[in-house]
Amino acid sequence: MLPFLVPQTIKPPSSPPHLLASASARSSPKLPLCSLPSNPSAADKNPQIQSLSQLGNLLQALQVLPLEPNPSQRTYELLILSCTARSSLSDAVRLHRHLSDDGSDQDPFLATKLINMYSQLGSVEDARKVFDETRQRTIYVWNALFRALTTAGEGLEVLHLYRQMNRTGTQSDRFTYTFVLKACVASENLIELLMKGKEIHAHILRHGYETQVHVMTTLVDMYAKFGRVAYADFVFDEMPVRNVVSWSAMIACYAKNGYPFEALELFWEMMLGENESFPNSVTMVSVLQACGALAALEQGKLVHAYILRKGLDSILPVMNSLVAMYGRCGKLEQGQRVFDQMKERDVVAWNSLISMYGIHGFGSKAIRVFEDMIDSGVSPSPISFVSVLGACSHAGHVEEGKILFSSMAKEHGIYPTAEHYACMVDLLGRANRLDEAAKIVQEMRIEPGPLVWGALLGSCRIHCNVDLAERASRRLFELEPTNAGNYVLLADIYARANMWREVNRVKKFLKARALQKVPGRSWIEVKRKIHSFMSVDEFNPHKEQLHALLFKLSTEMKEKGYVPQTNVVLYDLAEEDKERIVLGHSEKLAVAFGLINCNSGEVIRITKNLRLCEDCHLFTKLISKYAEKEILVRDVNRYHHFQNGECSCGDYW
DNA sequence: GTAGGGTTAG
Repeated sequence: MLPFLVPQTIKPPSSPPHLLASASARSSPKLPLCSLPSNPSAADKNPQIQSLSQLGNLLQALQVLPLEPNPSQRTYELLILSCTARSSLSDAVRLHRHLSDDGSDQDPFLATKLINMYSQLGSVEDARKVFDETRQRTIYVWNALFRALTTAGEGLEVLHLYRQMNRTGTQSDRFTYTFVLKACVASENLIELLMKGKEIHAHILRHGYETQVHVMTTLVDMYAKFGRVAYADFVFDEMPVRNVVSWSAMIACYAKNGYPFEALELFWEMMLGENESFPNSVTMVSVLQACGALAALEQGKLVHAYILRKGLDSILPVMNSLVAMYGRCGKLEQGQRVFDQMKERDVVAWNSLISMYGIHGFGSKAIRVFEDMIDSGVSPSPISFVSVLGACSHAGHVEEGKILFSSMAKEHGIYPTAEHYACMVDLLGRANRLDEAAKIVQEMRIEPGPLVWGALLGSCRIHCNVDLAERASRRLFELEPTNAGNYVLLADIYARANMWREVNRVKKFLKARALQKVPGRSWIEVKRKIHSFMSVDEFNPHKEQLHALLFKLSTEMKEKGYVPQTNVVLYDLAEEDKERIVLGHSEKLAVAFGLINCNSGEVIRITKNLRLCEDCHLFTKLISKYAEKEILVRDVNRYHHFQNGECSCGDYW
């Protein structure tokens, strides 16, 4: 029996006995130490395993007994692996002492193993000590340290040491490049590290590594994490060899950086183009994300069918993304159905469901799901609270939100982060309890960041509180001097208060710094095709037709009492010009396109990249009544379900 | 002897 080598927590092995019985010590797999106990008969017969048993006992006795006289490299290697498998740092330290005593710690092979061991046991300091004490630093030793430091989030140190390594004349290999590229991402100071990453990119090309698919994929991913989609795109295009991981990295890059349309395009190219890579579960997660971002329900359904056909429906992250996709496409029943069919549900699955109900304004339902989650024995995560507090905010459930917020630390041991405080500020601010919201900011246990001040400024906009808005924006501008959205928000508040001099001052400031607000964009899926609209889009082939229809609708609705909400326009123009501007908003163009192209009875689904403006909201409500159409619009915050002249948000958004 | 892509929110 090997009680020492095999902790109870390690699950029984699935590896066949022949793997364990490998004759060559060097080629034996990593598993055997964990795999031994389930097959005692094999262990009895196998000399290798018998010696493992002795080693186990030996290690157990390390404190009092000496090791065998001259432990071999293989003996030490197995002992190191055993410490890692048992997660015992104290044994690891004792073992390390033995290696130091007989000089084996100077063996670069064992030094590498020691570094890996300490890294996996969570002690990067000890890993570093091993490295510092190793005189013969082979590329394996360097790579092990780079990996350990990157895992511990010490990317800057990796880059510092990488420079040192280059000076000593040690050549990087393909593993080094993947580690140092990852180190660029695993640090804080963004722009400098991007420069460093580009420099390493140049080294890679200079040394002829562009055919190494691991290296190039890591490069794609590094640019993706920096949000440099064009660079990622370029590297991917130039790759001579691609596999499923490279395709997935590029699709994820698009999906995560606001290019969901391109993500879907690449997915179809992967499916239908001439290449030998086929999507797997990881690919599908990003593809579902892209469908959700576009509210592309028909595409999403196709993807769902593919998942079923390929048998990927038992994979938890895939199912979680599927729930989220249906939620974001406005198909609550479908989302709930997928969730109900799941055999196992983790906290992410529950969070997806909570946020699905939350963004649709079903606050009470979201709270109930949150409670069901706890009843089922799943502990909430910080994201669970972001979702459920967001749900309270959208539905105006202030008291429930306050109770949940105070339960975070008390009942669940989760301390509020900036995200949670921002949710509370939003919840109170929206409900016109600005004093309470401001008090939360004042009494926060952490420094209020841009998220929190932004939430406060947003609330000031809803309730037109100029004084508080000026205070919040002052801090916000200090923290995010180049975020044009914040300045636009303040200008909007001034405009609502008819303070045009101040509006112009903010606009001049923006112009002087060449800051531009993100242009409004809307998307609509019609017959599995996605169409995109911008308010200023000279090249849209449907422009004339859509404008004509909108003008006609607007005129008719005015006769029925529609008054255009022109106060959303930040220019001090004649009323007529303001009306023309609001009538050209991207979301109205998408509605008009949907009216022309969707069959009767079909729901119009639109997504927008910004918050819905008051005029588009009112206009769409009226259209839903006069055209007898159900219209779903998801803006950056939540869903609006327009039907028969009403919106599911109850004009509270 | 070591390596690359993914889930929920904002």
